[in-house]
Amino acid sequence: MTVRVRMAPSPTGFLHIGGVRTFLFNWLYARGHGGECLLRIENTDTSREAADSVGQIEESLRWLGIDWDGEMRFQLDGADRCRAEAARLVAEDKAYEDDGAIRIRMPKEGVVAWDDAIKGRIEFPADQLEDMVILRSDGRPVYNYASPVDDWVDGITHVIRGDDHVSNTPKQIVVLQALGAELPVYAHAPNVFGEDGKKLSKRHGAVSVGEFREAGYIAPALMNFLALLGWAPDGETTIISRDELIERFTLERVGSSPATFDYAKLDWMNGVYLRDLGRDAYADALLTFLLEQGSEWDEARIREAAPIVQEKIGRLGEFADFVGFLFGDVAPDPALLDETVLTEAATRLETVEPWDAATIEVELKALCERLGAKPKTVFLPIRVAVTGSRISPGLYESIELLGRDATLARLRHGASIAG
RNA sequence: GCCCCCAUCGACUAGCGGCCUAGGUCACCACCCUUUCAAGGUGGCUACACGGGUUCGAAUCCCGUUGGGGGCACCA
Repeated sequence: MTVRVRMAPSPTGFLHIGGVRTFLFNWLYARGHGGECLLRIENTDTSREAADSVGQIEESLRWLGIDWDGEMRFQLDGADRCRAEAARLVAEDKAYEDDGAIRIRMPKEGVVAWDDAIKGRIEFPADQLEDMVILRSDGRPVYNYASPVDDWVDGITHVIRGDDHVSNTPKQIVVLQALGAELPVYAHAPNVFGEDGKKLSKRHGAVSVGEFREAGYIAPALMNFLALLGWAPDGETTIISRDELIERFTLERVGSSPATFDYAKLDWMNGVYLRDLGRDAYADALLTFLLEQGSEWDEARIREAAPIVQEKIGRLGEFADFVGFLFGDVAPDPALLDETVLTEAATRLETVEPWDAATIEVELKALCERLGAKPKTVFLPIRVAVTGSRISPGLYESIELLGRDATLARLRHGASIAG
């Protein structure tokens, strides 16, 4: 039997990172089993539909590198089929009319149970289940009816979804049984929480894929991180490629307890991926990112600056903070400047040849000896005067890139405002 | 209130009865390297929620307690 799964977002807003994590599990499972992965928008409730959220969803998935097979579908497209099946259920007395709506008969005794691929066996006492409305009085199918019908029609073999659907499952199983459909394998992945143990939301930090992208996380790092949230191939692996993920992913190894989203670890991991990029690939990624941000900085200049920040930043969004001094004026804090040092530095750098980091280094170190001062006390004012900050890329490289004229100008201006 | 699920370091997790005086990674602390910040290196800090069983032996199995989460709609 060919594996077929589906990713089923609601078009109620931007793609939530927790939802993406379960989509990733679906996708990894399908790709690892030579199966198909469908994308179905659960738009049964049109009132909650947010403008262009479908476009957002597609865009976010594409960016992450999660693809789907066939055309995107919409739950509403199956409404006619839902109505036809409901009529059949009524005819078979498995459902009945109630105030214009159609309700399905739930079993009155025993249990509704299934073997969850992640959580193991789960049983619900049948007396907990009320006869559920499947068709509203206006004829629109309800989610807990439309979803299993679609799964059946689409030939879904594995329903991999969030924990919050566990209590929907018995209802959907009853629907499927009434329909005479074969049951899919259910797998419920635990939720993703914020640091306080509550469902991950805006107040914890970024939650939509778009926000992570805008902050300068790169897709492979985010995918790696997400996959490890609630799943682990073993006790050691932390950095794992997309291909290896596909190869090693199994539902059995998805944990059953909820996971907390650790932003600090994501930062670290993103840095690992960023540093691992080749020089050109890094510059390309940076450039693409900045362009998306609407940056108008010179492309060649960005490429030049890329290598000196690669070891320094963990998110592409930090680029501007680090090398903004190459693209615009700086406003150094006078209290951190030192007139003597800056004047002397300007004098020495005025005639240095050639203008490169190595030579500048030699010159500045010689300056320290001449002033009989520790490198620390000499380099700080220079760094602040030149870059406007006490934190920057390597000083010599920064000076080289800035160029002689601008460097001298900033050194001298710094000396004049030193306090 | 009723039903379901969950429970190992601050975080993600490894562990599926003896290999555990509980391992890895992030975070944190210290030191080293060092022009700042990072990166890198070395070392350190912390965990089996609690109480009963079962067993020669339990983080691992069973029961209970506590704590957390989810659900009980003509929402998805």
